[in-house]
Amino acid sequence: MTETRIERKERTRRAILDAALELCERQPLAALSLRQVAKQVGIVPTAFYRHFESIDELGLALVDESFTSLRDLLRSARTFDSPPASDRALFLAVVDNSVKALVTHVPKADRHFRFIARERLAGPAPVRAAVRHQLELIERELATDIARVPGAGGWSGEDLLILANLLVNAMLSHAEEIALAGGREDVVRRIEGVARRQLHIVLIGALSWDSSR
Amino acid sequence: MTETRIERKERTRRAILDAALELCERQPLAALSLRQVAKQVGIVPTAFYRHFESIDELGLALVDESFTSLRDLLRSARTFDSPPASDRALFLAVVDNSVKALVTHVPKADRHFRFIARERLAGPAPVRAAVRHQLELIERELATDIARVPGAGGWSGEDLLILANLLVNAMLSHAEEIALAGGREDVVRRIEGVARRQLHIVLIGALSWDSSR
DNA sequence: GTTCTTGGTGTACACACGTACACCCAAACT
DNA sequence: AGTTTGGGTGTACGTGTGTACACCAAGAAC
Repeated sequence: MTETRIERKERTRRAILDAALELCERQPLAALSLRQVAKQVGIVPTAFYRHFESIDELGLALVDESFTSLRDLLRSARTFDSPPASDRALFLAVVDNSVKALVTHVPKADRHFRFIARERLAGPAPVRAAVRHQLELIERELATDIARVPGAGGWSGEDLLILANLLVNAMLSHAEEIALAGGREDVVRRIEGVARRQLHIVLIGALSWDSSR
Repeated sequence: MTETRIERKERTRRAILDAALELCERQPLAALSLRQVAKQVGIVPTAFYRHFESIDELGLALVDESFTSLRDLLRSARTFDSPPASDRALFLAVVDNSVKALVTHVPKADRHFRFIARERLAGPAPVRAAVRHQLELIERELATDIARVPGAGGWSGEDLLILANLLVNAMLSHAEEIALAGGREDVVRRIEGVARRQLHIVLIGALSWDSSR
């Protein structure tokens, strides 16, 4: 039954992260007190310092953890069961895949998504910066992804980033709504429909873009 | 020099709202203390209660005030200097008008926009509800606006709302970025370009939507 | 001119906060 | 086996917090 020291440390570190994530459901990170977290975990306040130097640092750890969830989502959105034959089929498959990934992954990591949504603009400055940086990385990745799609040849790098920004913003807002839906099936399905149609509209517009300048 | 009682009351009420708005630049509303606000205003803590029952109620007042700014922006976006002749001209005029309204109005009321951006998802529950409600109203208004545009005949009411949601989300995120830019001209101009191109893409996609189902 | 009303004051309390410090004890190292 | 290391404890402090209460002074109502 003897537990190695690093195991024990990792266990209470996890407990702190979980406690903070749960407490953040009711209040922003900036309003979170070290003592609240310690009480929730079941340790004495000063023990907190054995793991994090401050609440801000805790927040940065939570951002990292949350974006791991998001990357999982994005990876599965890029994975196709069967490679689509035609360009049009690829198109529809991309839309379908992305939206499906959204509605299956977000509810599984809803606390993380709610955390990001909350702290993206309201968190302490270092946390805000970290979130912003991660989102920019995602936009860039999406832009290079789009560049490989047939029909995107005439697009400039800047235009690709602008399109990626539009898509990430839209999907992020849907992810927020799904995370806030608390798993209610009907709400999630409605959002799924909205997301699909919006993706359609944007991609159709994007396809006839460079011819319309 | 005698000041009427309601004048005086209104003056310190304003001072409280301003103080809260300024303090909220550095921390979310939920982390704001009654005493901080009182100190900033220059009154004793208990005097706060003469104007608001709680910080939450103060927040609701700030939401009201902030959305007054937003409505101003939207009204001017709907106003045309000269009525466009062709459908295509109307189109371009709408895009141009909206984006211009964005970049001229947001910097003037940037504290309000930052407040909304922060508290929309991180604020106390009543504040979040109020912001959400106001945004829904705006989406509905935009949907009925779009319905009047020639070429939107084949759109169902639900599709109009979905399109409006896409547009409001995109413009909101640009408003947030402008408000966070702190008035730096080059940043604002870059965002202006992004907003314009995104609007173009979406509207082009929307135009060829019902033929593509 | 007297009384009423009310925005603002000052004192006082119980509580939560971050953090410093001395301590404990079991795993880890030698 | 003896020593070191480090996660967790308990006490103690000054400070900030929300709010109750009695009070004041000047505009409003009579």
